[in-house]
Amino acid sequence: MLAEERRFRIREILSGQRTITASDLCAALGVTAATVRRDLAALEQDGVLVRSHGGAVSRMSSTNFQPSYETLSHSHSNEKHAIARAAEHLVLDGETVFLEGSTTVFELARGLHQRNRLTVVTNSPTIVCQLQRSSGVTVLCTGGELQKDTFYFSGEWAQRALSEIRLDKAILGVSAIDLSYGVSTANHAEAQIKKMITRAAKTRIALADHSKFGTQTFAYVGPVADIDVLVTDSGTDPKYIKGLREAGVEVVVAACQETRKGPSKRTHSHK
Amino acid sequence: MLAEERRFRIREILSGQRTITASDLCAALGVTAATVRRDLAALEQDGVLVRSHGGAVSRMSSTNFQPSYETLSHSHSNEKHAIARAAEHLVLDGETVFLEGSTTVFELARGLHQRNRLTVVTNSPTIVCQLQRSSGVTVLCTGGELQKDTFYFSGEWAQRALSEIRLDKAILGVSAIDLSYGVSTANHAEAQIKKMITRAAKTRIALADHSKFGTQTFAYVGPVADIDVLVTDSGTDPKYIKGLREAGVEVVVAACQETRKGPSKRTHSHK
DNA sequence: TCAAAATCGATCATAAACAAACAAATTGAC
DNA sequence: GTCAATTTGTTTGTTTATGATCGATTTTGA
Repeated sequence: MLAEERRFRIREILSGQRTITASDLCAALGVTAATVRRDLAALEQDGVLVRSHGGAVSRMSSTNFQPSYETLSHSHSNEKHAIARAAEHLVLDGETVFLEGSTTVFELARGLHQRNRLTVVTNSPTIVCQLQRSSGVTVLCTGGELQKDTFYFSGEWAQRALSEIRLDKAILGVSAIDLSYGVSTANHAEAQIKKMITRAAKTRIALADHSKFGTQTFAYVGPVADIDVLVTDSGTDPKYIKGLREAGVEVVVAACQETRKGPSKRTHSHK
Repeated sequence: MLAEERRFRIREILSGQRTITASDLCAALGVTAATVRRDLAALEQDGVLVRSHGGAVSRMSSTNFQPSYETLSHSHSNEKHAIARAAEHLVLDGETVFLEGSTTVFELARGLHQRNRLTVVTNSPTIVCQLQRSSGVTVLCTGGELQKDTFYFSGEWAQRALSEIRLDKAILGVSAIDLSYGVSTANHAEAQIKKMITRAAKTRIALADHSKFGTQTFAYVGPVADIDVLVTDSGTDPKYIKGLREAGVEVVVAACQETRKGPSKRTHSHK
């Protein structure tokens, strides 16, 4: 195998997963650790990745472009993983779905990598980057002006794009949900986009971990009855689930199987 | 077998697979390694491929969905760095500029991080992610359908967005430039977008490293006279620079300060 | 904190691939 | 036919890529 080809492979691997260990690369590429180290050094010089003891972290991967304020590493990451995995099954091959930018939906997007004949529309550059290497997924982006606080597109271009499409399913992250007040969000532009997505989709799927329940924020989006399916984690108070079901919402409770036992199971995050 | 036919066979092989080893070519063509090397050198000169120790990597954007060598690799990264740095000075605070997705332009975008009162419009999700943390830069994205080979947006949404704006400057990557044929690109959709950007901008700035000169590809974009400023590296044949200037193009030659002198090229980056 | 294990950087040896110079074969013009 | 130009193969020394080795450094777990 050519050296260039080998480095291509490393890039490919890194575009799928954010980090890679040197020993894994040895096995995957069939070369010794010395060669892997040389490759990683070269790729680091090219700005593709950042080396760290035992492996490397991608710099090009979309994971890197994630919003910093709500890094998914800490806040309810297990719950979000579980929710994303459960919601993933609601997306079927051949469908056209909207993915709205939020950390949970981003988790979900990662799981759609291998799909076939799937069309994804999104207003999140992060999700576009996440799916840009997936050959079986057609990716459309609304465009618009990038909101610096939420990292997704809104504005006239986004709204007009949304006004021109009809979707099988829309998957929305929810930042606040209350049985009586309904769904709300902190940002006015975001609320407007959410409303338009809601109108454009046949089936509306909302993702909300347990911490979002019983809260209200500034900008009103719509009543809970607008939601067709809500996916949440097992930590949600049953009274909310009951209330939602009474309002006609199908509620999916994702089992949070992976209990965090070791305080630091994650290896290469030494910084 | 004629030399021309042999080289055509190499092109054929490379359109099917991304890489080829020199020894495989020896066997396939029934010639010695010296001849194969000569062929590869000629084809590299023509911009068809990039040689690598033991073989070569295709530079053509392949027919299948796989991204081309150019989009993934940082080949000629020194030259591209120099070009990006030089072009950066052409962008002034307060302006509205279009950044078209290409590896060189991506380098440039990285340098705009600290700017103030700058408005950037782009059709590249990578550039959006690159600038999404820059508080002084307003980012707009055309949206559209993501092209899986080039990683940027095209299609109706992108075209309509471009038809509605006027820009101070447009910065475009050039994949092939020839004095008589003009600028061309491998992808039809891309050519269309480039044409629209050209129309929307008051000043058109093209970035092209030396390997792009004297080449032609499938889709025609426009004559060289459409370019206002062209930034290239010092490896470009002076005859091209002269020809461009005669056509009324302002040519900026970026000094590639980091000369690869010692035997330690990219390996042994002992800091 | 210490000690064991893993990983790293540097160096060297080797084999493969390289460039360059030269020789042989081929081609085309006269 | 001869001669020059081109192309291809061969030879030669040089460069490059890779794997092995050896301390040095870092991580990990107690």
